[in-house]
Amino acid sequence: MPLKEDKKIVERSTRQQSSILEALYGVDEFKSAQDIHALLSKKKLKVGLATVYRTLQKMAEKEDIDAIKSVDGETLYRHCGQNDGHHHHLICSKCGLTITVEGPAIENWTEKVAKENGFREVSHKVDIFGVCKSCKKK
Amino acid sequence: MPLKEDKKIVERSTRQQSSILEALYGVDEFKSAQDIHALLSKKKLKVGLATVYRTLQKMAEKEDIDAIKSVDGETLYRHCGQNDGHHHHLICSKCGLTITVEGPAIENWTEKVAKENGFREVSHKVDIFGVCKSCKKK
DNA sequence: CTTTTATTGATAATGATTATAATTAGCAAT
DNA sequence: ATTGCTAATTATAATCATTATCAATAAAAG
Repeated sequence: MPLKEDKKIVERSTRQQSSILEALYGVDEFKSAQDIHALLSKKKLKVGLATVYRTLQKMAEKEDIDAIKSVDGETLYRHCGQNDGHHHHLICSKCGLTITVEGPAIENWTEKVAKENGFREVSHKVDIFGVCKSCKKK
Repeated sequence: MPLKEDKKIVERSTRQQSSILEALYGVDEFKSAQDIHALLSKKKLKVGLATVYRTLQKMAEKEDIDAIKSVDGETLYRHCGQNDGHHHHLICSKCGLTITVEGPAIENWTEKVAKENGFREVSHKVDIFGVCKSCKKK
């Protein structure tokens, strides 16, 4: 009896999903669903806007990609090179440059604070916004 | 010639602003602009929705109140008992219970990570979501 | 009281996201 | 290759929070 398969993002694979995946993996920045949709349109790849939203959402749920909320409320997605574990981002608010960082210190701290206060099932997301070196020069 | 005054949130004080302030200070949870507006309406205090948005925004800018974004994209506000400095929140995603915590460890870590990567003008916001003790029992 | 102009508020506009409902298309079985 | 089941897609309308508009109102100063 084979081990139970990982739950798949989707039950059926489609060209649309491939296109979206590919588009997202082609850039190293956080992009919104609208961005990806525009990007695909430019390439003459017709994919419905709703499909882009749905696909990105599902992938984020599955943690195959990272999701953050921009200051103006948009949800942005990005493929994470290292899909091996929990990590955080250092994001340049000028140019969007993103550096992935790990922080055992944070993990321990949040864990401790949560426990001290009787919280369970805690989740946290630490994304640091700032201005990167090259943007500062300008 | 007198010293330049601190920039005030507002140039003129109005009953609307007082009402909004009071309403927010009357609860110990994060509330949206819409929530506050509804709350005021219930008390027969007529304040325009736009005014609630504007006022809360300005107060948040001034850091007289805290602002976070809920998972579903709403901006939520809360008065912070301690207005003396930077702090974070432990928020129950079931009941909204909020505990204010400080984290020197976090401050140091973000500072260090940012510096290592040449980032300046960094800002971070660490809000931990989880389920509080009493909600867990249910 | 009168003037000046910050502030308000009703409402339209915006913009991201979600729901709807009809159509299309995986894919397993025939 | 064809069929059937139903996931997936798509165009479009609907939502919902938030912002812009701009005339009306009311602080604060003179």
